[in-house]
Amino acid sequence: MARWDRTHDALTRAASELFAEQGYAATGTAQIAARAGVSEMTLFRHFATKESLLLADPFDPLMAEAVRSRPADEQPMCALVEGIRQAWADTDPAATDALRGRLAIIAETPDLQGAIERTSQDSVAALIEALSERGVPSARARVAATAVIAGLSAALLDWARSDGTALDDVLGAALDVLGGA
Amino acid sequence: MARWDRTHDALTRAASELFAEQGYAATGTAQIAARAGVSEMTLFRHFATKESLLLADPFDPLMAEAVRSRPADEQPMCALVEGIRQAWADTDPAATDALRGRLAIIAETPDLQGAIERTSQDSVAALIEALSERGVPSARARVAATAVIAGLSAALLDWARSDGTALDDVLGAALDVLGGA
DNA sequence: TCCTGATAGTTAGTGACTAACATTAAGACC
DNA sequence: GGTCTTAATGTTAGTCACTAACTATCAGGA
Repeated sequence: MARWDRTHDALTRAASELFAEQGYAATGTAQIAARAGVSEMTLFRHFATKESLLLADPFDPLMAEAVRSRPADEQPMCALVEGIRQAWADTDPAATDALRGRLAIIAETPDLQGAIERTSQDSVAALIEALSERGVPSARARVAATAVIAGLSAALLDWARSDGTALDDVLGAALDVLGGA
Repeated sequence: MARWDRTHDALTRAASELFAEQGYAATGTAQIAARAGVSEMTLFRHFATKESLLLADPFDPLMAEAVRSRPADEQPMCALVEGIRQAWADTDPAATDALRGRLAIIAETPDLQGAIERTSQDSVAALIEALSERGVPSARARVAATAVIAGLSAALLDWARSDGTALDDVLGAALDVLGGA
């Protein structure tokens, strides 16, 4: 592992720890850099914003892939919903714990309202691209992809706030609603 | 008009002018306050953020009202879409010019990505409330309302970027897509 | 006219983020 | 192993949105 990756990881770890210990707002970028054993400047060379220390767009190519493989006669919202549904089914459930932790921080931090949408722009773009290949005009594709991602984000935040609900159930219900049920 | 309202208007006017003249990012809050003939502190007493100088949540009660009056057997997304469609039809087309100007500024300012969603939380809450009264569980209501507002925001931004397209057409198409067409 | 609360000013600060430039350390090549 | 290049980091000094605590002033009713 090269130097860049080592500092990158050190920063990510330091940030997660501090956010969990004292909350997002109460944690300063200087403090994060200090715990990572690095200058604040270096922190901002690795992460454009404090936000991005918490949220990296996973940019799941599986979602766009699944959307592409939906039957050609499905309408945009339906193709998105069903594609995402099946992409998520193929995802391993190990990562959900870490996800939940980060979402909980977002849920309780007013500054981070809309943070998921902001960092999901790559995913949105990928979904738009996938819809475009199905012949959906770009304006419509953008509306559908933006709406679905926003709806899913809301569902994820609800899940992080709730206790004990299964992620699959929450996502399933959200996708049902978005699909018109 | 009381003193508060006079200052408030002066600030709004100063901000619009400066944003239009030099762009959002290039305009400082101190500059806005100066043009309004007021201290910077006063600006922040009237507007919580620089953003809110540009975007006030119109919080249209008509939308929620129209959603409430949809047939009881309609699914959440459908009730929202059709309710909003008819609420918008009742809106006078005079305000669209000003709207377009503000949206254009948002569209060309990276800092303002997600600004509409952020300032539409009152509208989202009103829509959730309206859906709840129809018996929709709050988690589902939140997903649907968030998605629809996000989709509409995307459509509005597209409209502001485009030239000459009619707002009605853009919104109609967006609502069609969101409704599953 | 005076008094009281609403409104505004002042000062000093915090914290995220940037620019410009100097410095060190890592990996390739001889 | 030593040298060389460049990726990576450090340092310093700033900008700008926004806040806190406190003081001053204005408007409008008694």
